Amino acid sequence: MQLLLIHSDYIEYDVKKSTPVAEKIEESFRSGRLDEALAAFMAVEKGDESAVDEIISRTVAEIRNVAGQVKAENIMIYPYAHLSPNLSSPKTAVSVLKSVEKELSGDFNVKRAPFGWYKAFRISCKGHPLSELSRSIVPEGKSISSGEAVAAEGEKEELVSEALKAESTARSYWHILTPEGELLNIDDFDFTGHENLQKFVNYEISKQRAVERAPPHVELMRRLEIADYEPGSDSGNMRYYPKGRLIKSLLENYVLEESYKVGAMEVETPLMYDMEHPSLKNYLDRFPARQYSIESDKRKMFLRFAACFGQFLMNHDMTISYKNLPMKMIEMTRYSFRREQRGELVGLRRLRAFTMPDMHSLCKDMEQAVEQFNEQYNMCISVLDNVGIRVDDFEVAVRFTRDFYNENKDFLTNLAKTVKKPVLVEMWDTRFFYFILKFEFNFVDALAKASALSTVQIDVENAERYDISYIDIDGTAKRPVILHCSPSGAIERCIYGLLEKEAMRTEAGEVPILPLWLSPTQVRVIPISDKHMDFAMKVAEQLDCRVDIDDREDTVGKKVREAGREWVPYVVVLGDREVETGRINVTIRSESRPDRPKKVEMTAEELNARVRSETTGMPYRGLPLAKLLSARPKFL
RNA sequence: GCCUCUGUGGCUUAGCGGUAUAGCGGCUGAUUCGUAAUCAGCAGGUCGGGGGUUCAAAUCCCCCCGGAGGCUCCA
Repeated sequence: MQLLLIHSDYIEYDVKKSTPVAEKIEESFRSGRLDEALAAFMAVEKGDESAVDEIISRTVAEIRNVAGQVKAENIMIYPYAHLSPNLSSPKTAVSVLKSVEKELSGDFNVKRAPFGWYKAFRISCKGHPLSELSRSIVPEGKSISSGEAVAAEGEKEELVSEALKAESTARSYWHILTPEGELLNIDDFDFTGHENLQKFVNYEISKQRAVERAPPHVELMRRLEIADYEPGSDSGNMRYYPKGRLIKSLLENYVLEESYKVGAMEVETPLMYDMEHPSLKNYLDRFPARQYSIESDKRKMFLRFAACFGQFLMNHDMTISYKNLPMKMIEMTRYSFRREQRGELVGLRRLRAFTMPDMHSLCKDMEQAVEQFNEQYNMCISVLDNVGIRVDDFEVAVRFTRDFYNENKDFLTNLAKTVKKPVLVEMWDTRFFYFILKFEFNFVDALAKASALSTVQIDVENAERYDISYIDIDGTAKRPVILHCSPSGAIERCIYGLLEKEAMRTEAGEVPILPLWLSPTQVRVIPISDKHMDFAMKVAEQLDCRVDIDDREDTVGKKVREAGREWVPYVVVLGDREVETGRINVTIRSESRPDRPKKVEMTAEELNARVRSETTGMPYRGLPLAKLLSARPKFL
């Protein structure tokens, strides 16, 4: 218990916003004021939980004592989290605060500010020698708790701790795991030749930030007419223009197709859920995200931040045999909602509404889970590669408990071997989260910031929480182990990755381009003058891909420049020569340098074959805009 | 959420106490053109929103909204 006591002329507060742990309060409780009051700011700590009664009585005694010395008759009990880095559960805190209030109220005029709300307060401190005092009260027989001590306690208690809090109290041991199987301390690892990993490690551990400029993808997403901010919505909710919608749709379909290939069943589940549903309520506390909450009649609902709920609730009602395992389900969540803090939102990197493939695999046991984990690890590599994000473009983080490491060294080393480079390891002594093993592929952007794309987690908690079981060969019901997998990570984040990657390539003197299968225009036909339009139409018809025609009344130079600004992979300029020979002149962007365009003469059929070979196996959709550029509106 | 910076026609932007610059884009006309921007004219702005100071505000002050950076991530 941390106590800060201030003898004041007055203290007053009024509540602003509720936090997820806010206690329910009546209207009269929303603001309060006491004159000539002793204000007791307090934070109930983790270590207090094992000795609640002792803490209450000693706190009461301390306040009583000080109040007596300064001759205060009024006491304001004010919950103040910032006094301690190791907070107790909200439940405990509220009960302690209420008890303290009750104990004191016999002899004093006591008021209590509500717990779990953002509050504005004004205080006028008297400034005499006894007017400001702080006290730290720790249960007898205990030294001040260190992170580790706290962690050990956290393990014992049942589900009261929340993931967000766990993250701050969990003691992490950071290492680098090499493909040779060495587990090195960060300081002992030579990062030469692994500069990107260095950036990632800096970002992840020391939270070093080097930059002050806006991320380059923000300008690109707008200039390429992919996506834009929508001030008419909440921050972090974007609008997608036709080209952006096309790209998203192709990516979404691709990831779904890949999931079908590994046997996943696509489902669709609701966007909003009842806040009071027992399993969900409980799970909310275990997931480090903030929710959007909405009210519908009398019910309080929250918007999903992933597809877990929907699928788990479905799994709960299913009859599942061991013969069905591993059983996979996927949903392309459009959208997943997370009410990230405003300062954390940036372009397409961090959003409040985003599209995420969320796949869950029910596994018989840990052995099968680990096997699946490995398969999905490889699947994720392949998915990102086809999206256009290579192994070289991301860094791997693997997180697990010490026990898991000791029992699965070879398996974990294999993960590093697979990507042929060292990976970052975060190890915990005990498990704080719902998962026991997790990996992420982290894209490191032009500003050395890292964000997670693909991820797989082995979940050992939720089968129990949602009462999901399968019938084993011996006829008994058993809990499956559940894998969470997002093969690509958020779709918007893939686009962010691609744009940031191209921004980096541009800086390195290369020509930026999107993968052909994702390019909104794959071939741009530019007739030199009106009289070549018929021929242009004919050529366009022969091409079996997203072809458009720049029929505007501009000079060839200008049209070529614009095609370049749009990153069009193949540009075909048509004039008298081509009409005569029937062959076409193609500028191949992927093989061009900024000062040296690569131009090749070929037939329409040859270009067709080329496009086909570069896009085989990938989803296709037609042009998202009018074929003739003169018929297209401008989005900005 | 906090701190700092920022917000001028669709876009980029000048002006920073005397009611507004220019380029791109759009429209009209001329030009029919061989690979990074053809020429001319026209239209378009209650300077993010609201309040205040002043004879006078895009310019100074306050509040709100959006954006960027940093910090922070439940009482």
